[in-house]
Amino acid sequence: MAYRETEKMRNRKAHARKRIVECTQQRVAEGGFRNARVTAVAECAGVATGTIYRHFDSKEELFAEIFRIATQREVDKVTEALGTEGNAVVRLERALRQFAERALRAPTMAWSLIAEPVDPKVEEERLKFRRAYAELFEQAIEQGMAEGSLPTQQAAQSGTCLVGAIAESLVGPLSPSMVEAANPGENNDSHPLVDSIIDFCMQGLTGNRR
Amino acid sequence: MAYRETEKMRNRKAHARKRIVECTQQRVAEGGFRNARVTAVAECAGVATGTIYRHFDSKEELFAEIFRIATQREVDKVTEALGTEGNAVVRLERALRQFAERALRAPTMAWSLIAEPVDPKVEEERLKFRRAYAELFEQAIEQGMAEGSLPTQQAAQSGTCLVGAIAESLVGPLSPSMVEAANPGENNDSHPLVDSIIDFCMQGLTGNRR
DNA sequence: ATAAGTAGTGAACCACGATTCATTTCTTCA
DNA sequence: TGAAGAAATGAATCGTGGTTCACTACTTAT
Repeated sequence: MAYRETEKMRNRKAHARKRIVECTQQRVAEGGFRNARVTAVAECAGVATGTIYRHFDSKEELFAEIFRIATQREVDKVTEALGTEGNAVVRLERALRQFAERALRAPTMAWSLIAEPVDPKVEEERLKFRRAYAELFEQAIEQGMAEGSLPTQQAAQSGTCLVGAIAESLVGPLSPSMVEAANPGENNDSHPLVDSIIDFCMQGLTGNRR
Repeated sequence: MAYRETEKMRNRKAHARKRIVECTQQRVAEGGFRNARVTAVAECAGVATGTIYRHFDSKEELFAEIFRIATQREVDKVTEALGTEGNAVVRLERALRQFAERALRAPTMAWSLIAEPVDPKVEEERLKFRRAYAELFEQAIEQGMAEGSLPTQQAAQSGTCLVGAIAESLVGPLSPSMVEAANPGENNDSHPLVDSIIDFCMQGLTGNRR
């Protein structure tokens, strides 16, 4: 035997894989998954098309990985918001705001994660993604019920409803046509939209108008 | 001139068109839009593939029409529920229940309308469909505010949130994998799921726990 | 009956992008 | 240095299904 995989090679491969992942993310962020053709990703990453397939079994696998990564980022942010101090009610409010504002700040990526038509494997990841959110909310709601800051309710169901209410409210503003029409310089923070979504959600949870 | 379109011919064409529409609906109801290949529809309707194109410019147009028809049926049902007697609160509750229960009764069709990946033209119709629901709810909410049965709120935003909360809650149960796993004989009415969705929604609207 | 025109046909065509694989280039180690 | 194997290449291939269009069958009016 004359060749054995060495550290150098492992590094080089890992590096190439990383470049492929990054380029895919970039293209998705720019124009959604449909903008991330295998040939385009390869070119961007400076490798041949075939090379993609030395790192991923298929385009769907690659996309699923990108989806997981982007998703994890978002879920982490919400987890973080739910981990701040205060009672469950204020923490949930922070989390909902985090969710909505981050989406509006990176609308194309958010649209891809929430609403872009995708292949089955990726759709599976999307369902997991949404369930992950719903479960995070569910936990916080249960804490709220335990500490008495939230009335008795079906925590799982309420969590799902929160995800749906926000996602639905964002689908319009996030859709490519809307994004394209938006002035890129405009301030997307403290969007009045976000406040009224949150009003509905918090009332759904607490029963208290604010 | 020797040939002029006559009543008989117009009838025959209308009839063929209707058969095409019906077959498409049937196939969509059975397995979603991806189950309605042009060739399959043609065969089912007893015409040649090419004939489809004498009635519709493209598959997308055909699908968009099917989508519109199915959608109109649903919207009509909700409109009907909102038109019954009682104050806005009870009428909204009836409407939400109608929405959810009909979806659970025809899960594949509901999934196609709500969540199946579709082509852009059809996606456009879907956005209209969702907006139509949101607007119906919005109107009822405004009536509720006027008559004092609902507190002041952003009616449009609340309407959108209602649509999202229900749709999201249904996506899981409606997804093909779930539907396939469900016992076809089981009773989908008075689903406990529906009650807890409605609890959340009604509280979001009224602020009153029931 | 026949001319003029429309409806219907379906096999061939095409667009599109994912995937493959024979070939080339590079890496390792004796 | 060179033999053995791995990695990289990218043009060619393939699969899928929508769409076309030259042709046939039918309808109408004279």
